[in-house]
Amino acid sequence: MIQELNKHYGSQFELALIEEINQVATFMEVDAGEDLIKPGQYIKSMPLLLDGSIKILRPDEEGDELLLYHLERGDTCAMTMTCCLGTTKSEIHAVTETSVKLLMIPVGKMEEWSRKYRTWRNFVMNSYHERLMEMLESIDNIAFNNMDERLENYLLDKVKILNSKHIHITHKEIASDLHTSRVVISRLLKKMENNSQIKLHRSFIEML
Amino acid sequence: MIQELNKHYGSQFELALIEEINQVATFMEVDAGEDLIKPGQYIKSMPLLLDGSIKILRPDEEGDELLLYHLERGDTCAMTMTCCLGTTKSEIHAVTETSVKLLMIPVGKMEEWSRKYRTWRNFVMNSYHERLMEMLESIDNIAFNNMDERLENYLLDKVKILNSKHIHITHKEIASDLHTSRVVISRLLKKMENNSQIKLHRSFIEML
DNA sequence: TCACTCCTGTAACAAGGGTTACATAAATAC
DNA sequence: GTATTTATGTAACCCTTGTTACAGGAGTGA
Repeated sequence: MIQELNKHYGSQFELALIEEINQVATFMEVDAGEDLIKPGQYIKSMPLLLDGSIKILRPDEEGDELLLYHLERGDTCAMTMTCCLGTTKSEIHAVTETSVKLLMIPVGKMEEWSRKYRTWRNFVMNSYHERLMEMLESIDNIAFNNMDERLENYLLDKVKILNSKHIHITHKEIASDLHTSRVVISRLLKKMENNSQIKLHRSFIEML
Repeated sequence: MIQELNKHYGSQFELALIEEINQVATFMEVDAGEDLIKPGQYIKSMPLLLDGSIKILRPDEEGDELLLYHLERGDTCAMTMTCCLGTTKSEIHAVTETSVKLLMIPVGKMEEWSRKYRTWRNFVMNSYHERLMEMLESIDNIAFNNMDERLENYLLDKVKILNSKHIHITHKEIASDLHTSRVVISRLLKKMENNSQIKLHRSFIEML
């Protein structure tokens, strides 16, 4: 575990902090497609992502969802951070996009480390900043772009996260992430195929 | 100034911190409708809002904007906080909605106080949390609501901020904040008037 | 093999909202 | 007072997106 820690956080955390994390953190490995946090749930510990990707979704009143952004290695969940400090319910839904490795930090350490370690303070601040920036990007996408552009961005994002041009996903799943209907996605994907941007297969899309 | 400080922050900051703020902060009074932060601008100090209201806008590529949320007394600008620490350009546009009173804190103090004062750390954390929540609300509004609901929420927000049912604003200004066209807003406002929700006048709207 | 479910393609239609155009009235400038 | 600018009202039109419906193909299980 300490190797993983050093690999992903060694450059930003001092040794003493790495040691402390190593002592109190719990290591977890989770398969792709699992719920990490459900909306309305109380949160007891803070995740540090070592490997893999997590998608953060915002539910609406009808139970549908909208993809906000992805967490990747070295990230943490900003929502969780304050939910830990206060005792607020989670406003979001976190699902593993790939299989992930993560460390769970007990809530109590958050404040203690903030006092002791400058690097921890910076890490927390940076996480918040990055998440705010990702929310902004998300807003840009929703507010300023049409569905075809949103779909394109979505697919490019997938390529980056999965590190592959072969995306195994159904039209229905895409529609759910983009908070629209399956028919709309099928329509736009077909248009992209006609433009030779992608090639469609059953349950998977090949980016060209 | 120390009275204002105690009034708005006395309950959450310890005396020593209030004293320090009093020593280094610059007091400012700004009229309504003034730019506080322009997109792309570098930020040198962090604002603490004592009185009034500030609106935070997100620009698109064409120079149009979208209203994200409002800051009110006791708030600070989360975007600014990290822009201060790093040397990032501002991603947003801040405009005074009413006349405001605020304190400007030199960047250097941020980290120092984070080390020394538990209440400051909490304040900074809370600010980030509140801003994230406001961004979420904003996303809900854009992604899940139609323009008529967005308009209604917008007007209700105005009533709260201005503390008055008389809103002095043109349809064009509303359209700009909601990132749509004037005609759309006029159309929806007329519908609201027909539903006896509002009464329309030249350059001002009366909420019923 | 047969039945059933899931995924995709497509047509037809409706609704929301963005655009253009023009008219009128109030405010402002001269 | 007259000209000009600004704010609003409204109609007509189009595009994007959402909805409903149905068909055919691919996979799955009995």
